[in-house]
Amino acid sequence: MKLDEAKNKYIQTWGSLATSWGINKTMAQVHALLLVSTKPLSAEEIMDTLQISRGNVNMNVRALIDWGIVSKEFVVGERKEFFVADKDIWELFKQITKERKKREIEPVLKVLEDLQQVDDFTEEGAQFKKVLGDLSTVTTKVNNLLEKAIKADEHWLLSNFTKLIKK
Amino acid sequence: MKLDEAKNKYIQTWGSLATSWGINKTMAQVHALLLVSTKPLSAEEIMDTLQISRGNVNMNVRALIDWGIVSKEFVVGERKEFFVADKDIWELFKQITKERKKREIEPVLKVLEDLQQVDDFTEEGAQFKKVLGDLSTVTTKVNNLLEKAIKADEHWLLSNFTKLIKK
DNA sequence: TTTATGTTTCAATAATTACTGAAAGTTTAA
DNA sequence: TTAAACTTTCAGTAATTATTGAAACATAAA
Repeated sequence: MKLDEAKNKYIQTWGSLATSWGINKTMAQVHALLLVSTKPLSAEEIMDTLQISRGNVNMNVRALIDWGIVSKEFVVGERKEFFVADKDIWELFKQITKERKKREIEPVLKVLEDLQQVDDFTEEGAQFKKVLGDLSTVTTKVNNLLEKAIKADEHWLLSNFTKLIKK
Repeated sequence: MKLDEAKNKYIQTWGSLATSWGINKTMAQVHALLLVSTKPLSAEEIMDTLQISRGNVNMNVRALIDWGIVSKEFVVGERKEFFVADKDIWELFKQITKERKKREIEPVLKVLEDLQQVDDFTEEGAQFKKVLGDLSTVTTKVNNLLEKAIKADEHWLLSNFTKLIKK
């Protein structure tokens, strides 16, 4: 397989996988493109490579910057903005985890907490509260675990976890 | 807050959160409804409660059964099928993890493996392979960790992990 | 059998989500 | 200032995804 072919396949596949993760396809493709690029790319180059509009590039690049996995870069003698993806995959993992935790876990905890307010003391009410409590317990644990992962250094996942897994 | 109001709020919220997880809104609502129900529900009862069509109920209930978090139940003297959600939240967590691992992690590993085949020995090729390798490493670790979580008993998450987190 | 009571499928349609492209906005240089 | 180079916004449109509802299918009772 040729390098360009492989890069292309990588970008396309990433995009289609992303949709099954609730992530915008184009956003994933832009990130993939920047990740395998050897140099910073301008909006124009992204437009041309992925065959998408200027507005689309702008919106998705901004989202990637919000996620903290892409940054702007200035090239001497150029007025345009250029973009680069952080090449440190561990950092990428941490940032994505952080974002998904914020979007997927934290709102759940907030809702579960609110719902505990129900003032019903029948058997049915007790059962409902039991379900809420159980959901809270597991969700909190997962949340703490992810928090730890985000704060941890690379060594933690690659070594401590491995030990735990092999135990 | 009244019990019915709380149950309703829970079902609605779950549905809207689900969409940000790439999960079908109705599927999440049906599951939420079954989870807080004190008795098995028929397709008809689900239709009425959530105001959705028969076809929609059928498709989403089937998806939930595929995910292994809902099961059919027969009620004596009734020809209809009834459905119940597994009330064990730890089991729910494991099943969802299993499903998401299959949908989100395993396809990534497969693609990364294929792409390693690229036969390019320039500096640029080396950089590409480095990125692929790094992605594989982190993804494999996460995959192993989830695999362990799925196989583990409740004690593992609630106790071992807590220790690790507090360390 | 036939009928009644269910369940499943799927083409048509609705709802949601993403994308385009042109206009408005911003910044730098002349 | 004004113009040129570039970025951002957003209403309109396209693409995708979810839902309906009616017909086909399945099963049990009469």
